Parts: sequence; structure tokens; C-alpha cells
Amino acid sequence: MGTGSVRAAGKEPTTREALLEAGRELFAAAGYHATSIRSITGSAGANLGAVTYHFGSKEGLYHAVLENALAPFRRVVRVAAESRTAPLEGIEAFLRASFQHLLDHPELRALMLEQLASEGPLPEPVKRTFRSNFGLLRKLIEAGQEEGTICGGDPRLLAVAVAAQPAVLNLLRPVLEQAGGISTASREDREVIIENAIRFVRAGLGAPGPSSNREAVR
Amino acid sequence: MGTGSVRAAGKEPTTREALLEAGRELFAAAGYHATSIRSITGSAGANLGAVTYHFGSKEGLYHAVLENALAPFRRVVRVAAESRTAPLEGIEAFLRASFQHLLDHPELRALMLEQLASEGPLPEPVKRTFRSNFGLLRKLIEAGQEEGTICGGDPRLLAVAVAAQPAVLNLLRPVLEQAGGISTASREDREVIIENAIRFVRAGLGAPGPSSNREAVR
DNA sequence: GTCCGTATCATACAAACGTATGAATGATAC
DNA sequence: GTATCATTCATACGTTTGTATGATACGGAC
Repeated sequence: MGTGSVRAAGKEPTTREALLEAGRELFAAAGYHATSIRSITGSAGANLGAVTYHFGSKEGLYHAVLENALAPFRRVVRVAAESRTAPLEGIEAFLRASFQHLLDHPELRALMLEQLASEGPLPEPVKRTFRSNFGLLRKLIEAGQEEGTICGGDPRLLAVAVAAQPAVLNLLRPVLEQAGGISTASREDREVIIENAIRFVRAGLGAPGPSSNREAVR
Repeated sequence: MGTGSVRAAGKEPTTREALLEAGRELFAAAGYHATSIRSITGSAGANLGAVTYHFGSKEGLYHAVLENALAPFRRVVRVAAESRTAPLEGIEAFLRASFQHLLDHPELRALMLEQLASEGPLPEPVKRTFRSNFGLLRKLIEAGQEEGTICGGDPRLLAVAVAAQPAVLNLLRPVLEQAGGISTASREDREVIIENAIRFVRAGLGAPGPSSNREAVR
């Protein structure tokens, strides 16, 4: 059914890879339903039938695009979260990695939002990503609570409160820019936003950590 | 062009009102592009041409649905935020009203997400709503900073950090349920979530308020 | 050379879409 | 009663959609 390319990992972009890239861009720009197979194959320089041949259907391509885009996100966040031994440092690393990756890959926002908006069950890649990242955060919070460096409360809810910071900044980025006057364009803008979020989270977790009561970044 | 109904505000549901309600439900359930005029008019018990007649086009109906759904949200949040004199109490009221309204009107989630996902400029009702709510929060934070009850930092960024709590809980509700094991079904579930968020925010804003250092809700 | 599986291609097809059109309907005003 | 108006209705039109089909090109195996 054409789910795997026979050609070994080549050097020049294969049709399959070109379709994945075009799909990622177009799905992110206009959404699943508003993107036609014709526009994808046209942008990829491929034949109209190429999507059906390589991915079985339009939906098959979409799921492949999702998985391709989300797997690196999971990996980066996991590596960051597990890079520190102290739970609070792990949380900070988690936040920095999340902010950084989402800002560096703006297409993830629209790709995920589209799925979040629909009423039905989430696609597997989306579920897997949230489960992985939430789980990392929850474990770090539980470890901090055992240490006494993080306040009490349901660790799952605290994880949501923490993850909310990178989530909104990226999911609502167009809103923040168009209706909130908050830009994320320059490196300095991003630095200020990230430091603000980290300070807020450290204070919110009730940790008297080294940077929790320093003057807020301005 | 049929933008206003000549019939005075009647008692039984007019075709126009039925279209607005059906549109709200169907747009929220499946998204704009995935919802056909035929399904809307069918669900509303109206003729196929009714949308064109009353709203000019499918997009006209959609914008009317958006405005109809978002105006009450703005009003409720504004009333709550201005109901208290102390800034921190105003923020808490803002949060409670936001949580409550969004939980009571789950269709708002999908309706707004769809617009947030697209790359283009936001529709006016969406922009207006975010501007209004962000503005309220920012003013409350600035007032608290002048009082000394809220920590320093860019008030716009702090407003984002605060608004992130109701935003994610509602925008990501299906994710939290399907991938995070967090239910918002019962009244107790919601209470716990809301109290957790308020405690987190009060601590994050650096306010030594009356409820900021009480034991976290379990 | 011949064979064979992979891949690409042009084209066709049925279905669904948003919208336009013009006739029918029904209440209100005079 | 008749004219007038907003509204509802059945139907048709032209596009665009996702997918299916069958032919053609290509590149190693033998």
C-alpha cells in the first residue's frame, strides 16, 4: 500500500519527501480541509496521484506529516527534561526546550490546533506527544514534592499550570501579536518572555529557588 | 442584503435564529470548512437558500455566529473583573468568571481554535474579545503593581501568564482528558482545577495575599 | 535482451460544494 | 380584494473535491 519507500534513504528529495514537506507547509497554513491534494502535489512538483500512491489517501499523508513534525518535539523536550537531576532545574529545562522548539517550528502551532479544534478523538501522534510531555512534567513535580522543593497539590494539575506557559505563548501567538501587542519576532523579545514565564512558574510552584525571588526581568 | 431581520424580536425561533444556533453547533463540532451549508440548513429545518438570504454567504453566517458567541463572554468577564476594588481580588474574579463561562459554553473552544489555527488575520470578534480581556487583566496587574501587591515585570507578559490558566484548560480540554487523565466533568473536578489555578496565579504574581500560602487544594 | 516491480503520468469520474435563480407563499397595508 | 413586501422553496449551475484507472517510463536481476 505504499506506506514505505523502497528506495533507501537517498540524498536528493524524493517525491515522498517533497510531499511531506509541501503537506506540512500547506496544512499548517490553511488547515486540513482547506488544503487540496492538487495544491500539495502542485507545490511538491509531483503528479496528482502521488499522494494516493505514497500515502494511500489525503488523511494518510496528514498523519504522516503530524508524526514527522511531532516526533522531534517529543525527543527534544525529553532530552532537556532528563538533563538535570534537580527537579526544578529539570522543569526549567523543560520550559526552555519547549519554548525554543515551538518558536523554531511555528508550523507546529497550526498543525496541532487543527486537531485540538475538532470534537472527535485525537490522532495518535498528538496524543502521544501530549502524554509524553505531560508525563515528564508530572514526574518532575512529584520528585520535587518529595524533596520538599515544590508545593503540594495534585501533580497533574500543577503540570497543566506549568505547561500552560509555553502552550499559550505558541498556540495564541497570532492573538498576542494582533490583539495583545506582544511580539515574538526578535531574540530579545523571546528571551524576555521566556524569563518571565520561568520566574512565574518557579514562584507558582512555591519553590524558594535561586531565581524565584530575583527582580522580574524587564 | 438581509443583514437585519425586519420582524421585531419575536418569541418563537425564527429561521435566522435557528440558523445561528445550528451554525454554532455544527461549526464547533466539525470546523468551518468541514461544515456544509446543507447540513446547517438541514439541522435548522430551513431551506438550502436560507443562509444566503439571511447572511449573504456561509462566511457571513460564520461571523455572525462568532460575534453572537463571544459578546456574552466579554460582558461576563468584564463585569466580574470590575466587581472588586482590590486588584488581586479582581484578578481572581476574572479567572473564576473565565473558567466558569468557558466550561459552561464548550462550543467556544472549537469556535475560537479554528480561527487561531489559520495563518491569516483574525476575525474582528475574536480580536475584540482578546483585546478586551487582556486589557482588563493588564490594568488590574498595573494597579496591583502600583499598590505593591503584585510583583514587577512587564504587565502584558504577566497578563499572558495569568490568562494562560483558563486558556489552556479550555483550549486543551480534550487533550487533558484523553492524554492527561484530567476530567472536567463533575462540579468537584472543576472546583479543584479552578482553585489550583488561582493558587498558582496568586503565588506566581508574588502576592502575599490571604490565600496564596494556604495548603494547596487536594 | 528480457522480465518485473516501482514509480510517475494524464485523464476520468462521481460526489459534494457554495451560490444563483425564479417561482410560490403568506402576512400586512390600503 | 388587491397590491406589496419579506420570506421560503425547489431546482439548477459551474467548480472543486478526493480517488480510481490504465498507460508509460525507469532501473536492476538474470
